[in-house]
Amino acid sequence: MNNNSFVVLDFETTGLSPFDGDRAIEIGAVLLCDGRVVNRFQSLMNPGVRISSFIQDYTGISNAMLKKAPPISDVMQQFAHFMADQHLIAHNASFDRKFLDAELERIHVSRKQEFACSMLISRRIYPDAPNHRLETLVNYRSLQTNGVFHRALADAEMTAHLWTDMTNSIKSTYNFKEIPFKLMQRISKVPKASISDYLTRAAASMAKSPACHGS
DNA sequence: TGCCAGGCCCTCTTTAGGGCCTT
Repeated sequence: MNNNSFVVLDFETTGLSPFDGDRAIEIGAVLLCDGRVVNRFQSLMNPGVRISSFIQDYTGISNAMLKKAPPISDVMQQFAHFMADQHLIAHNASFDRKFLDAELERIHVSRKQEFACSMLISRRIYPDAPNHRLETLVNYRSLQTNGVFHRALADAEMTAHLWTDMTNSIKSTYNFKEIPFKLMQRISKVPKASISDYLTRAAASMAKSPACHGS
């Protein structure tokens, strides 16, 4: 596993909970290596049920589009190969994690790698943002966008840009040479009021023994 | 548009309630 490569993913779904019968209808993902997007994965998926008008309006994905799409199981098999053993990142990762695990379980594949959440980190790194929705953060940080929101690949790509922007901000503010994935995971759990002290101490610790902090 | 769920996080908290974020 490359310490500086991650798969950033996003699902569009029929609703908010796979435990309530909701299914994935689109997956988008990018492979982020050393801050650059080097590969992409995107597919609609046919959930076998009609989606609501709310979801059609929210995503721009229609029942006609999904009728022609491949089965979810076929797409998830392909995605399992794409994500391989890379660390995973998503915006509000608890949402995408539960859909990923639910759809993987249906094809008898178990996820082994860990998730990090760009939303939890952004609340700590950009506390002055108007809010921490992906679209707001993209505008707040003037990140690259094609203006498309609520489509899986576009949102995954913007989440990747946000991730790179946050790591660069942390590096420049606290004088880190590198930001290991596990440190980003820890940041998402540090109390907001303590984040500055935590990163100051972490940077000092890494400067002394950079090899001791893992990936 | 808001509801549905669930995790996170804040506060007028912890024997709780409500907002944020995802679709």
